[in-house]
Amino acid sequence: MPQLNGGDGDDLGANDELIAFKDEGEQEEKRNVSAERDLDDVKSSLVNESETNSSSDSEADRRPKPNPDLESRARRQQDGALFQPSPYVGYPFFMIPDLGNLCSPYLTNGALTPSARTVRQHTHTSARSPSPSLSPQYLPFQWPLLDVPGRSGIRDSATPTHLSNSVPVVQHPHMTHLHPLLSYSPEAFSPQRASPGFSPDTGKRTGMSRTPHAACYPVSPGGMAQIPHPLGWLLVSSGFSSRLVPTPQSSIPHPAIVPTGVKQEPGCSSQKSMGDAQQEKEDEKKPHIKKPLNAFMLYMREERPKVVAQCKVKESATINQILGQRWHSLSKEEQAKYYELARKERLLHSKLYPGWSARDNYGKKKKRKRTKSETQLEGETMFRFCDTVHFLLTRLVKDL
DNA sequence: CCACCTTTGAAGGTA
DNA sequence: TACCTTCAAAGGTGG
Repeated sequence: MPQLNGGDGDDLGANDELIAFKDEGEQEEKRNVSAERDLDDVKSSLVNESETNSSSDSEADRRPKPNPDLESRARRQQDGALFQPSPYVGYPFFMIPDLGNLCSPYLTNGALTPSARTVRQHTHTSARSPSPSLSPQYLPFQWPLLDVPGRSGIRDSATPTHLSNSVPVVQHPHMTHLHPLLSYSPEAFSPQRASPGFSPDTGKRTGMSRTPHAACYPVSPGGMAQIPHPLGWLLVSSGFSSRLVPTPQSSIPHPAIVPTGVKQEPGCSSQKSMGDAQQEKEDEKKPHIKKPLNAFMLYMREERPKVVAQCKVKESATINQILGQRWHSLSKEEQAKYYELARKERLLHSKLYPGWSARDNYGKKKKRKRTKSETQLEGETMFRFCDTVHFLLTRLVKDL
């Protein structure tokens, strides 16, 4: 995406937006004839971002309709009605497609009309996350998708700050003047979360202000960099001027760095030899450098508070489901904004930590991720279970 | 206390 | 090259 790359010559994530969109389009191509047009739209919109305003193809028309199922459930809950589980509760996305007509926020203001993207939205979502994602335990929210057009308006009204002189778009609510990278983890700014690598001798902060205006980053686990201005990251990410990386002087760790002691694989150390144990000790001394946030993660950080406020939901799993749908309902231009932010994140991250690899963080989380087959199996099991329950209930009702 | 849930995307690994 | 796995954030939940 030439415009978005801005010709800054970075070699990271080259055209990743294009790639991402292309993948999406390719998947869709298998399901929907209109996919070809979508893919073309995506490419043209990314290649020719500035022309979108003059496009005859209305943005609203091209937006996918949010999954209506969550809305319908929310409405049922709001109405105080008992939730009637579908026999296909595990696959509600494509089993109850028309409910969106009843309560789609797009229809209320005429901003959107049902389109082929509705089908795409459903198939996409259901394909990616089968039944377990919609277990009834995640019901308690209210009209999670109501604000999509309105939110879009809000977003549009708010200047895309990564392209402006105002505050960057993606920020932690409590860190309003920070580069997105600074917001990796708010806790990282607390003294408790300080990386041992920054003040190895005393563990003290060396008189460094904690104000974000002079936040310092370690260029590498051993060094520090400073971004003196809230928007300095823009300069850094675009050109990474060396004057913005002065002599190491402070102690505010990059939020992407957290103490490594927290995340260690418990079972691994016992199996390792002494040499490995020593190596592990050395590794523990190294700060844990987190992965840069991708576009969706940046979007989530920005939108999560809004969803929490609107839906009165705190469960992140539920919120993420909503945000996932909203993400798909975003226009390509809106998404491109986050892809661009993410690209800058990666660029800055790679310059701050040249030797860092995502592999460095592999195995540092304790959790055991379930395999796709396990998840799929569980989904199929849930499907059969729900089907069986429905069958039994039907028989029971008949018998009664 | 900590893995799990849930989302998308990036990146690494493997066949 | 395609596919799979892991990890980023977040906070409630349950073992």
